[in-house]
Amino acid sequence: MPTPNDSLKHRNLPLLLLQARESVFAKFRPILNDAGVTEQQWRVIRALLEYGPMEPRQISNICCLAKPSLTGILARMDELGLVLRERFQNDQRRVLISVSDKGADLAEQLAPRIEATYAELENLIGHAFARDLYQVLDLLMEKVGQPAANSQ
Amino acid sequence: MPTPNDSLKHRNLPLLLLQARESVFAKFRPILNDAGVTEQQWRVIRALLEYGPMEPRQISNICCLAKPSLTGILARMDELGLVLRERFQNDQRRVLISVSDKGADLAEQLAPRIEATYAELENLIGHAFARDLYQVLDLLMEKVGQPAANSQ
DNA sequence: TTCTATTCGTTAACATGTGAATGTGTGACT
DNA sequence: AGTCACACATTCACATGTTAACGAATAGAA
Repeated sequence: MPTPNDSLKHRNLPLLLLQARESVFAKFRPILNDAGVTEQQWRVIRALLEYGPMEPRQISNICCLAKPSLTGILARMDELGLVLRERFQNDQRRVLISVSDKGADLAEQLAPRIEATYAELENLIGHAFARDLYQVLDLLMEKVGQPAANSQ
Repeated sequence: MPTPNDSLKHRNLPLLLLQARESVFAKFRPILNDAGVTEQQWRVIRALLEYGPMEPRQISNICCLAKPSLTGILARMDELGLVLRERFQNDQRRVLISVSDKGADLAEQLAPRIEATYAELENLIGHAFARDLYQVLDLLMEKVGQPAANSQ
């Protein structure tokens, strides 16, 4: 074992956030697995349902999905019939992504279990703490700023 | 566009945690890129420096790395000379992973920029809020519990 | 109009994530 | 000793993450 190294004095904050996310997401993963959708596909569906049709670059920013990843994800979701992709008439570079009926149906089917899991979580951590949690995370992102807005 | 679906009433908490992590990690990514280490490799090095030599399964739990991923990550880190892998004498199934001198040196080289980034972050969000943030995340994980401890 | 810089999405090459299945080593029971 | 169940890490097949490079489409300046 090499010489002890104490030059890193701060706790690993990105790891802490990752662990926190994992401890929460573990509650939801079985639901998505049962439905046969991946974590990323579900993120895209939820975002599109919340914000309406968007272009890949917007989805990329919101869902924390790098653009090259998104290319494949959207292609597969298109094949599965979960989303629709259509080129802009006036700008052939751009693409508009929207949820299909099938995608919306899927969300509606999963909603009860998802909502039940949120209820379970709020029961575990308490209503007040849940409110604080959201507030702390929002404030953190507001103060630290956007991740350069360039997910490739 | 399909019929509006309002059956999902809660904000996407896993996504919120992911976004928060990304907004923080964006500050560190350039440092790791310059050093030529991946995010996951760095996570492993930091964990080993903090906790000492460990078995893959422990690293998997701490670093939120699935065991199959870890197999490849550790193999590459071994080839790069960042870690050492040795089989237990009394149990040929088990492997003990430790940081090499080269790995420790790397950490020591990166430490100044890493620590400077933490200072920058604390300056952005304030000392009190930083303390609250860690506390909220710790409490969240304590109340929600471990992610089933089975990362495959 | 023509050249140029920029904006998109995509492709390429490699590393990692994920769930299921494999294989080998260990310990418990017979 | 022999069988059985279990614990580990690994392998497999496929989806995604990551950075750089690419190519087509558009906007702006010469």
